Amino acid sequence: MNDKMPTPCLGESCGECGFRSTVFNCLSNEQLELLSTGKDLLRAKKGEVIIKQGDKVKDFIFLRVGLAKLSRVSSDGKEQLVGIARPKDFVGLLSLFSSPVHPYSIIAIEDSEFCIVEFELVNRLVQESGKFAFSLLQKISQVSDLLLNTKLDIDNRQLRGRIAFILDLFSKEVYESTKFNLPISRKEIGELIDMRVENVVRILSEFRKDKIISIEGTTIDILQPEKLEWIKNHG
Amino acid sequence: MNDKMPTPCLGESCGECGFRSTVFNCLSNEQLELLSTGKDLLRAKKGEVIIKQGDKVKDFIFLRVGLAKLSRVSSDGKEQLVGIARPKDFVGLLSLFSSPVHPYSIIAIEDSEFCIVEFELVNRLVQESGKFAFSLLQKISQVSDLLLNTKLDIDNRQLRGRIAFILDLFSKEVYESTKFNLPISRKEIGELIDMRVENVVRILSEFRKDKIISIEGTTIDILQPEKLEWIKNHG
DNA sequence: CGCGGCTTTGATGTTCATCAAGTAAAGTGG
DNA sequence: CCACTTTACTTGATGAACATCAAAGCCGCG
Repeated sequence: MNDKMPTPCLGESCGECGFRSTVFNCLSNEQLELLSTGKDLLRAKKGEVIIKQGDKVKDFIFLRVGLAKLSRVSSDGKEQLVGIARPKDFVGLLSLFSSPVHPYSIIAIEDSEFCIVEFELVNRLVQESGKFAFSLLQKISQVSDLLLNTKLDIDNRQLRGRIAFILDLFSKEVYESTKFNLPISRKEIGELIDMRVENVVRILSEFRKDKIISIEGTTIDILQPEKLEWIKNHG
Repeated sequence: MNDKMPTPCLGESCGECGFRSTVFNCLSNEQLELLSTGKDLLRAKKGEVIIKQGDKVKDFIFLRVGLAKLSRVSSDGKEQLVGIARPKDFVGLLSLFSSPVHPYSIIAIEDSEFCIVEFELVNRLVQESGKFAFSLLQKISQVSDLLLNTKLDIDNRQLRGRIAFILDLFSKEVYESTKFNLPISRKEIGELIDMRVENVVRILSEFRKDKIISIEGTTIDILQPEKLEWIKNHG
């Protein structure tokens, strides 16, 4: 169950990387060569901090494999999850062009691999290639759009709906399976969808009692997806 | 009090526009000329709908003068304000590169002026000028960052804190004065900071009774900014 | 072993949404 | 211009949803 994808890209040039398609497929061979030499691969174990909130923005960070959380400490000192980053997400993207420091921490919540490219290099490629600039504009918009819309969607649900929402998200968007290991703690779920741990637990138990899901350790199995969907939308 | 700024730009070329500085100052004269002929000026009265949620994205929209709200109808049919756009904001920016349709409606909440440029033209300028692409990346990041962070900030406050937050925002960020006309209804405030009208009213009244603000019609006067600030942060 | 962090359940209290009802303001049609 | 409707605003009362408090079990780790 846990046979993680191997890392085919380590010594590779970016031209050969399977993830090239996302944004970089419009670059010339020459430009790709530049990327290859300028990039850095970072392997992170679950729990490792890649970026700390407040760190200077120096690099372009791309999640190749794994899963990461974006989190911040709010002005009143509470931990708050901004979102979950999936493979092919540009985790540091939001702040890259707008802020000198990272507004969020980036923390691996599964064993992960990040591609790291100097900001200066990316900037140079933007200057050189209009097509690349356009791809980047698209990607940056998509990422921030998704984050904002998810937040808005969560906002107008109450607790049961939020839990259903997040389970549905992990099931469909992240793991593409009705059965998966929850990569984050109950506390973190609470931080992500803005509720207290106790209520996360309570509602998960409730769903278990109602046979909508089963829970074994960190493994969630969604037994009645339709019912969960219903709760997500009307609960 | 209501002598709105006149519209100096109507027949102007974009090169002479006072707002040129924001993103367009890196364009060549030739490119600016292109902008000038391709742009359109739209005057809107308070309440007019500029873009309806679901409209096809065809244009680049820039708020020159006035104030606008971004709103959407959530999946469960409730009205939800995504944010308030101020002059120099690129109100349709988020969706411009990421979605074929506008995810939010754009509605003037004061008499406003919008500059409208065909998307194709903007795209062409991105291809042509790396510097322009870079400016655009910066601006797009700033706008979405601001929207998301504001949402996050509001999320972890309770009602009193939210009202204080929004009053503070209008006072400092929009009108730069402790006295101003609320451009939106109580209902809309509720939609913006996610609470019921009744409670918006109740808490405003409470603030009035506590002499923190005074209310005359739509005019708000913040009498004790420090106290409001305190409530915003700890209330 | 024992400590700290995560989880779970129950009991209690607060915050907020909802319901109800009434006033004021603003538009509509005769 | 006035009755009429509609929309925004306002206050109070009630109950539901949720946070908080308390206590105990679990597990990994030094």
